[in-house]
Formats: sequence, structure tokens, C-alpha cells
Amino acid sequence: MPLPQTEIPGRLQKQLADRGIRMTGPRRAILRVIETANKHLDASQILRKARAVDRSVDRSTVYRTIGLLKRQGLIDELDLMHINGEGHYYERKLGPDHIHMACLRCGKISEFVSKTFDSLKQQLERDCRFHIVVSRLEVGGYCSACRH
Amino acid sequence: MPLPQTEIPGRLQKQLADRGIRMTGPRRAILRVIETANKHLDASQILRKARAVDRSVDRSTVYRTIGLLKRQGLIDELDLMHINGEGHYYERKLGPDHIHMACLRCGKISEFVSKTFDSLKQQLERDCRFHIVVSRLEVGGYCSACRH
DNA sequence: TTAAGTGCAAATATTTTGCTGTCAC
DNA sequence: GTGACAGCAAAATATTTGCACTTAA
Repeated sequence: MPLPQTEIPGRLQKQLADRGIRMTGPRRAILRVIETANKHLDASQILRKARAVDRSVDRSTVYRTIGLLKRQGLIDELDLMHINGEGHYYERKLGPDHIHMACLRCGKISEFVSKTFDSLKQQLERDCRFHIVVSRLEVGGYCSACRH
Repeated sequence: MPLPQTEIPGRLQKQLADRGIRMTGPRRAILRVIETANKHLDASQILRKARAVDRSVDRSTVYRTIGLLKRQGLIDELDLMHINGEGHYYERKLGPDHIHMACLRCGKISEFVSKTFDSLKQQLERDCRFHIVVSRLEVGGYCSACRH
């Protein structure tokens, strides 16, 4: 399990400011939602929560902000094995990279941190002379409670 | 690089027959396309190629057949880091699991087989008491020709 | 001031579904 | 014969874009 990260509120906002990126009301609302989320959210969920803060936030602004954060390398995009529909989920990039496990029966998502994962990426970079910018390892299967 | 797999033509069709799954003209065309593909194809590409064989094949049949093959564990679904749009790509499940690398500059997709990947999955199954059915490791970055 | 960001509406892309007729076994 | 599969059309879902107005720096 990844260690809970002690997060400074508004850090995401600061990271963008440090890069000279303009801050606006809708953007602030969306960043706050992503920052305080305790689970992986999709675009519609981010929209709904952001609207609870700033009523005027539009769906397209959510997508544009997600795009910005992806380009800046501040969030990761996940499929979670498409356990619910074809959309994507997002999470702050915090702490060590981790593996996402999706239970095909109960739908639970869990996370796993492993040094072997880091070694594997290093090995790939070396053996393939490939510079990794972003990586995603997802597995689908049966969790301890659901497996037979 | 994964070793090229010597493939018996019609093997996919046989695998379905062995499971008592009905064979039809459109299905045969789609299976053949997937089987003989030399690169990862998305649903639209599969449709176009299948239509070259059997003019009447419908897009929904392509999606239904992809769904069937996924449920049967005979193909893997890939995002290839969404280097082109939001769709999915498909490939025969053949030989050892491999990692997909997508170059963010030239778009080249390459593959990497590693024993470390297998160890990582074994470790996850043991440590998390999770039974893996399907896994997907994709990385985005810069290939040897494009990195600076 | 002005380049960047926004909401709104519409377009595009991707996948799924209902239905009715057909076909494999 | 019958349940599985097909094409077709339409719907559902997910994301992007053009445009005119607004705003942060």
C-alpha cells in the first residue's frame, strides 16, 4: 500500500504558479477537488464536485484543466481496467509510482508499491535506451476477498 | 523484443471452436484480420480490413467480437498511452506478456519482455493475495532515436 | 494591454443497445 | 428447431472544438 502522503493544501496551485501558469476561479476549484480527493475521480465526478464550489464551472474547462495537468506531469491518467465504462480516472502524482489492481468481481481498487517495479523500469530504460516519462501498470483479477 | 511467434493460421478460430463457440462468416473475417495483423489495430482498422474480406461486416459486430475475445482471454486491450485519440488497440495474446513503450515524439510502439515483469506479478499475487487475470504495463517516453 | 482562459453550443469520436431477421449447429 | 448471431439504426458515453466574451498578470 502506498504510504499516505502528507499534503500541503494548495500545493498543486503553487506548482502551477511556479511554472508561470495563470490561476483562475474555475481552475482553483478543479485543482482543489483533485487535491482533496480520497479516491480516483473521473471527469464527470470532478465536474460535479467542482460545481459544488463554483457553480459556473463547465465540463470543457474540466477537460482542459485535466489536459494541462497531464502535460505538466502533475497527474496520472488511469483506466482502472475499464471496470466502469470507457472513461478515465485521475490522481495526483505523489510519492512512489504504484500499481493499480482492480477486482473484476467487487470492483475494489487497491494499490501496490514495489521496488521491483522501479527496477523493471530502470532495466527497460537501460536495455531499450528508452527514456520513460510516464508509466502505467494496471492489473485486473480477483482480490483476496473475492477469489475462489 | 518478444520472439516472433510461429502462428498456425486459423488457430484463433480453432480456439473458439474448442470452446463450443459458434463460427460465422463475419466472425471468421474479423478473427483472420486480428490473427494476421502485423501491428496493433483499433476497432475502426479492424472493421476496414474485415470489410475488405466480407463487405457486409458491421461495426457493431466488430465490437461484439472484440468483447467475445476479451472475455475468452484471447486478446489484450491496449491504450498505447493514447498517442492517437482515445480508442483502444488489440493484439493476440501470444507468448510471454510484454511491456508496450510508446514514443511521445515519433509515435513508435515497441515491446519489451522481461523476467522482472513476471517476478513483479508473482510478488503482487503473493503479497496482496490477488489473483491476476489480465495485466497491462504501458510506458510513454522517448525512444533511442528521439531522446535528447 | 493582451494573451490566456472561460462558458456555451455544437461537433466528433467511441462504444453500446434494441430490434428484427438469419443462420450455425 | 432454436438459441446465438447478424445488420441496421439509434442511443449512449466520452471528449474536443469554434467562437465571442472575460480576466489574470
